[in-house]
Amino acid sequence: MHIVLQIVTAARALEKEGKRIFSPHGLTPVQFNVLNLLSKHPAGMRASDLARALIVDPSNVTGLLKRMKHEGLLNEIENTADRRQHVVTWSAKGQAAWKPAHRDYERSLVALDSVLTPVSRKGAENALKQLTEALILGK
Amino acid sequence: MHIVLQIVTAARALEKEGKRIFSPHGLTPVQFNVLNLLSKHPAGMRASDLARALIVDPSNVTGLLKRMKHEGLLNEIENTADRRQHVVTWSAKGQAAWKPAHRDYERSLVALDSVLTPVSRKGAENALKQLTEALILGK
DNA sequence: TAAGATTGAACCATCAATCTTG
DNA sequence: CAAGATTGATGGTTCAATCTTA
Repeated sequence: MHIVLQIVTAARALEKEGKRIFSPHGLTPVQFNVLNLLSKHPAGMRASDLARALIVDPSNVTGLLKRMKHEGLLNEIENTADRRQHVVTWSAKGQAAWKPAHRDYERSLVALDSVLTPVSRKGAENALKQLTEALILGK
Repeated sequence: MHIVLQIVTAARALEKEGKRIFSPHGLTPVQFNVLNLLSKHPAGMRASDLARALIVDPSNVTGLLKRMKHEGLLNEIENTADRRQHVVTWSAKGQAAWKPAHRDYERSLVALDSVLTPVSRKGAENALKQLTEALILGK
């Protein structure tokens, strides 16, 4: 199997693993990523900040935040300085969901790491870096 | 960056590259995969065959094939033996779309291969295999 | 009953067009 | 006009429930 297909296959398996880990905590993988980002930005983030960090289209963020606010995972901050900007922070419920999810996530990363030999991991890091840079530069 | 995130990032970049390559041919990446499979199965494939090969839920295939038939990319085969089974083949239009798409796809694989050193590729192959097997066995 | 496929609801993602605010 | 965000259309994905045929 070509390495490109191997990467896509592995990513799909990782995506499923993410769903498996996060769903007991009432989160999707993307929603966990949002909370994870907000855990590092207590003052809040704008929708455009999140779109850039998640590498997704800004139009995507609108619905994502709407659902998460509806679930009570996020709080919206009043922004009197520039009323175009929509700033969100995580709520108490969002923090409560994130904590055990993050614990399981870290645990899973360690477990996955343990199946790799140091040599293969180093090679993979180099190869993935080379490929990703080639794809971005080719754009 | 953790290798798991590197894989997901690389896969997303590859997905975008796939869209870029296939959209001029009027195809999405998944639609190309369907035609690619049908190119190896001239007698046709059942919806459940495709779901298994694409590693996708059967319910997904219904809409996918419906859109492709509507586009004229596929033909439906009458199956008198077992009327539950829905067998499709590629149409002339499907073949015409696949040929240049496949040429561009192969060209892209060669280009991506060329940015990898043999050592890093070998390491990546091993690492991805180790990870994917661990994820599947863990299920 | 079981196999094969479909439907409906929910989520994620993109793009083009639009709206609001600066 | 430009920046930030939203809306609507389209497509991919999953899951649970259902339908049809064997």
